[in-house]
Amino acid sequence: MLRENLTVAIEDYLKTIHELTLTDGRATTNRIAECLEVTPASVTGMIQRLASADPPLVAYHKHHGAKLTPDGERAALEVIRHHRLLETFLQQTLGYTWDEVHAEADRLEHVISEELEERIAQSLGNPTQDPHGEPIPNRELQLPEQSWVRLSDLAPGQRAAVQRVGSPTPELLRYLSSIGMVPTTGLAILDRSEFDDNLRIQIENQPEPVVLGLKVTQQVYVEVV
Amino acid sequence: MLRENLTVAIEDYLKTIHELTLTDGRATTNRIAECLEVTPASVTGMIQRLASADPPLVAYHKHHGAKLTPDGERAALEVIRHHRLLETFLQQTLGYTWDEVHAEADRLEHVISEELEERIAQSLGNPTQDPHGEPIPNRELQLPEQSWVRLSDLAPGQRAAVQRVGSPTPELLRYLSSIGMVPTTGLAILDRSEFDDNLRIQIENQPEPVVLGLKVTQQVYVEVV
DNA sequence: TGGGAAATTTAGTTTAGCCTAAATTATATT
DNA sequence: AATATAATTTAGGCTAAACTAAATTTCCCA
Repeated sequence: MLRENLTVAIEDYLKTIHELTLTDGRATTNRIAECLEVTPASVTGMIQRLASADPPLVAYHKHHGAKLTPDGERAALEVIRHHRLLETFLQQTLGYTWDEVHAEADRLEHVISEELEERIAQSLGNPTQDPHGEPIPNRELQLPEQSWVRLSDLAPGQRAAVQRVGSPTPELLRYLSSIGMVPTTGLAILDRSEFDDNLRIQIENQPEPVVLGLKVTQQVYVEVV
Repeated sequence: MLRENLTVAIEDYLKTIHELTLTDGRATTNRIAECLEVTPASVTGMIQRLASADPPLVAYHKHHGAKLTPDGERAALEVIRHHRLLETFLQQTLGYTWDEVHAEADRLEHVISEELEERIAQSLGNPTQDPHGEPIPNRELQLPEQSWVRLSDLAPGQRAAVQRVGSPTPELLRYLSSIGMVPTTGLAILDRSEFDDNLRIQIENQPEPVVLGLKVTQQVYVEVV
């Protein structure tokens, strides 16, 4: 879509900052370092480079984390579009399962051309969701309307249907598969406990709701009914 | 197939050394530098690293170029398998044409997993030739029998059918398309001139053979009839 | 066989991106 | 408000992989 020059490392930083801004509200040095598995000192160095690049890709004030500039945002969305199209393609066309696509897409996303991006999108009929239920930015890098809501944004007691679970935690995955439920196809009723952040799941055709002993993380998305 | 650790740069060097050894008989510093578009000095530096790696990937004697060790050969063939499978996949599955696949494959070849390699191979029915007619090493990295012959290996006057042209020169490509012939589908009779190395092509349904004003290079392959 | 051109290597720099250790700034607790 | 702890930045260094310029080796030919 736009001009390049960006290294793999830089694209990873931009993607991470974008992601953290969405989920945590801000992208701090330490969180970025965690996500990328580098030291905080390395993050500081890179953020400074990105902020003094031409054009700047992040806005930066010492000790207060990073925000993407419009240019940085565009670059991030480009990588995210690559990633999610690739995940979808690997699943639909090459028979990957749901949980195998991520690592592969994480490497491919940096090297595919706009030409390949477009051919993949076409061959899939320009999908708007990837296999995890995450939205795929369109050709103009706009995110589609999203019916998903962050679990942590639900009011306690509010109910929601889990038709798909975006980026589920390993614990949730393990549990769902232990009851024979594949997250992309299963259906359950959730509510957020009023007393704590544990997940409470009502399985269809089962009498009792199940309380999962795991924290509600901001990475879990559900569809409100 | 085997262990990794190899950088993109190293894989490119190994691939180039393999290629040059096949076509030129040897891989000299300057030829490698040309192919990779780096300076000869950089090549010397890298060859020395590859030779003193553990295990060594090339055998190196100062001022006498590089030869791949069995380890280096294996690594090169792995990359070549990736490259040629990807070219085939891009053409068959995503509708790329013949001449668009190379650059894309050149970047993807370094990042696909063995898993993806295998899925692509399976989905294509384990092909043994890529869209250029080049052989694809099998899972065990053995090259299949090859019916292609280097044009420069033909005896003067010997005739051959061009069903495909492997790695054609830009001049040949331009000519072939100017007469409406797509190399993968067209058919012509070639013979090597007795007086020089120019290409002589007899087109079906045309009375006179055409003599192309271009050198026979070692990159042009034809199928002997 | 000696000498010049071409090929190759050495030496010394550069840039990207990471690291550790130490210093600094922000936040939280009492 | 004082200070302990957590978060962040600075300083200095390392490796991979490129570069330029200079030195060296090989090769070929008169």
